Amino acid sequence: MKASIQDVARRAGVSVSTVSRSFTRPELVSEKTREKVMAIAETMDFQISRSATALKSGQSFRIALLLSGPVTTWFNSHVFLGLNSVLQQRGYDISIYTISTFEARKEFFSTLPVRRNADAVVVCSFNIKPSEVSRLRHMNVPVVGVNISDYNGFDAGVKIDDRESMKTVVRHLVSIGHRRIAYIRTTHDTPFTFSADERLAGFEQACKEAGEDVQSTVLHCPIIPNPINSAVSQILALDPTPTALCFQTDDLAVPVLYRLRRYGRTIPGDFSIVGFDDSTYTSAIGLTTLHQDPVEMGKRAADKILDLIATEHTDQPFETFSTQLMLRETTSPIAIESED
Amino acid sequence: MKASIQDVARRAGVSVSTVSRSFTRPELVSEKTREKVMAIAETMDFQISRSATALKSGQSFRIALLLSGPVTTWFNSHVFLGLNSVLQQRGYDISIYTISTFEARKEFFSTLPVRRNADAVVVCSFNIKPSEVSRLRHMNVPVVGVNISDYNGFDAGVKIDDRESMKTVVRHLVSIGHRRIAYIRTTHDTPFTFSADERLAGFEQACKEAGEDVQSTVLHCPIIPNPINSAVSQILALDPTPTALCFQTDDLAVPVLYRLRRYGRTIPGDFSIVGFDDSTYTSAIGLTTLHQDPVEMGKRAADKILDLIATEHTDQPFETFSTQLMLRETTSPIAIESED
DNA sequence: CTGTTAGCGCCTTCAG
DNA sequence: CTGAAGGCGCTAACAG
Repeated sequence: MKASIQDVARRAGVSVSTVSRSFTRPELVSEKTREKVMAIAETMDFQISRSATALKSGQSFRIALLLSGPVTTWFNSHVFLGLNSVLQQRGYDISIYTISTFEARKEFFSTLPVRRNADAVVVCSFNIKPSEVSRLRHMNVPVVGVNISDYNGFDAGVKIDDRESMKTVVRHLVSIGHRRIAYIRTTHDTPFTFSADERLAGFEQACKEAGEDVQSTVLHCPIIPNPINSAVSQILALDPTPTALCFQTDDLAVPVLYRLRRYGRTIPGDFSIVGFDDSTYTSAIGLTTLHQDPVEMGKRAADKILDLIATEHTDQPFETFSTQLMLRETTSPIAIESED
Repeated sequence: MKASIQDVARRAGVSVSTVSRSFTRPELVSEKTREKVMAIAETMDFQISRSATALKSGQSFRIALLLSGPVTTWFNSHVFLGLNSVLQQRGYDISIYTISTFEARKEFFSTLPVRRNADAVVVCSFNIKPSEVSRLRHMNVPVVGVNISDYNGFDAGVKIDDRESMKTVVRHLVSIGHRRIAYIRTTHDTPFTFSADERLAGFEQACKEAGEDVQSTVLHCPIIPNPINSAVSQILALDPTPTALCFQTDDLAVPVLYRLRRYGRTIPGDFSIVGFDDSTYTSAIGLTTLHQDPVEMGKRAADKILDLIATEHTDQPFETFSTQLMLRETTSPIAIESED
């Protein structure tokens, strides 16, 4: 049914090597021969089989992407897009492994289902234990992290400085007069900690550094059943009322902002609000937020992976991406209260 | 370095077939032998190579997913999630091909880069020409559509009834008294038409069927540079002002809703607003919208693909999923004007 | 229930 | 520049 490389060779009156080279090392074949081969391959609907190439080369041409949640989140899908945009062209597919429960975690790292079937492993946005890192290393392929707190044992990694970024947010709010600031985070029943947890640490540190007159509060909002409800009700119940709200992510900030306005609060009048991510449509909405670029991070991670696969080395294996506070319409200055 | 099936066989004192069978057809191996083999495989870090399995079986264990835009959109990422959740367990990876320009379209269908390297092709949410369908058929693998208008030439497909769904939206608005209704859609410089275009057709048809006193308008908002701006300015400029706004997608509705409120309009007081998709957080925001479930569609599409690969047949190859209008806070009845 | 063996389709020396 | 040939790791007869 499908033409093999043999068939093409026969039909073109050349050897299989020549057909093979015409596809993979065209510079080694005379132009005339190559053109003839390619033309015949075209009519016979022939293409090099990636499975055969993979087998022959000993590579799997798959990259394992480990996620702790659905690929549909803003961050995950954009990292995936970045990785894929680079890797796909080079013949790699991405196999996604979602590890969202304690059992799945244990199962994954004990059985290591990707063993021998991935040319690299990417751990995206959650922290794993040293023992788990060494299990991954056991696979003898590059282990690369995206937004991982601790790169110990990793061959490469890309990240933003979550802690410092959140400190930037707080410093800005303080600089425009805010003194009562709340941090709103989600909590879930997850087996992992996340680099986003660093944001909270940054928040607390920055508030402390800002001096004694800055009052900070942290609100914990369980994902189940509904973090938005939890956030809105806790915010409204706070006494004294904060003047500024820092959110762990835009995904949380946007709906809460909505709901607060529905409850008659003005933004930025009653509350200044700052998100985190600069995700889709936050600019349209006018949300002040901390910008990061997960697509670019994915691309750079992919570059490093390709380097590591090719040469077991990559310049600058660990890279920290800059972020920027996008000042928009949900924040405004407050008159600094005069001291008595 | 890496242990092969031979090494395991040798170490276990059995033949390679026995090792192979222990992994792929355990029921054909005595429990005792199998346990021994698996234990040794474990210590040697052995796993069946998917590339070798693929080569041997003649399958590629890859499914090509054709998209017309980034995988990060709500619809695309959720379909991908659904497909992947079923296919991954069965050993398939998904290769994403994004075709977003006229040149890319021509290039893709003329060179068919996936030829012989995919066991099925999924066309997700854009329409291709009959000649392009037949090019895909040329690959001799199942061709499956997700939200495709015309299934001619496809082996299977899943979809919602976009036209009828939008008619439901309009009928509801009319039934609660609205008589001046605008439809807001995006336009882009894309080589394709989309099943979402059916929504517009449904809108126009339903308005017509609703009678002469229903006035409808269609606003076209170019994606570049900014569809939200375009939508907001056009809506505010309409005279007479519509009382209800139907949006092609939630992604468009949500920011526009935001901005309209910022411009002092009340929702649903001045405008009733209906979205389309029921995407993430629209329930938190209280957006009335048309619910669809792309994850489920992806899963069902994957089931059909597996059937088709296994038996060249699937029961009920074409499936239309039901949708539901989610009545929330952005719509309200209007007093029906008495006729003079 | 287990072993032997012939390829699956390609790539890569090595010769010419 | 081109051809011949071994073998990548596994699976599926077939034989026992």
